[in-house]
Amino acid sequence: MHRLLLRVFNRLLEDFGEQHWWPTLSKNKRLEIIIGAILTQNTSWKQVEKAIRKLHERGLLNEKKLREIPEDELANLIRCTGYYKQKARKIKEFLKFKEQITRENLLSIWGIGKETADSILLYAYNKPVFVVDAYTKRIFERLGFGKMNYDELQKLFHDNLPKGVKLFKEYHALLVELGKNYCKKRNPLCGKCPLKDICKYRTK
DNA sequence: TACCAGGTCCTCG
DNA sequence: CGAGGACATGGT
Repeated sequence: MHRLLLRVFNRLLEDFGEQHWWPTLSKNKRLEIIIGAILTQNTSWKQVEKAIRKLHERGLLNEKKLREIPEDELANLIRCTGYYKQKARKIKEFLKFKEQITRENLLSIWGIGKETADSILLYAYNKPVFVVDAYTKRIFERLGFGKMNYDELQKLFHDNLPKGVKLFKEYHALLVELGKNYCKKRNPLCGKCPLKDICKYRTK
């Protein structure tokens, strides 16, 4: 079992190479990652990039500026990411937060769920927490692990991998790459998939 | 046209 | 707890 997780990782790394995540453009990487983590909720990264670029151009990747801008103006700037009113509120809620950054505290913020909290911990604060997302769930279900919820899947990784920030970042990024381009929801490219000899799932 | 995208909250049983 | 709906724009 432990071996399988590493085998999947090594195979993906061989095929895709290092992913250099999380992509950012500003100096304030930490804030930018947090904003990105909120904006990408159920939304393609491409749209998030557009919105982040817009914020960056206006000097808004800055806590003070973000606090000053009215919520509805912020909402308009991030419209292309969908759920834009909710997301504007989520960003504002995060900015109000003054406690120590722990998983429990992050989860107490309105709009920050498990995946967003873990993304923030791993990518913005370099804490060794495995991020589970829709791709992870789909890929491992097809690999033959059955339907697993967030906590079960995260535990699987925590229990069976060496605990390391670098490994967790890279693994998650590689799963995203696989999920986007091969292990797609609709038309998975099983014939060309790097995991085809490991995976049970097949499409006609 | 319908479905999908690096989720989360709320309500109901 | 888990299921189901709401949130919403843009790409294919």
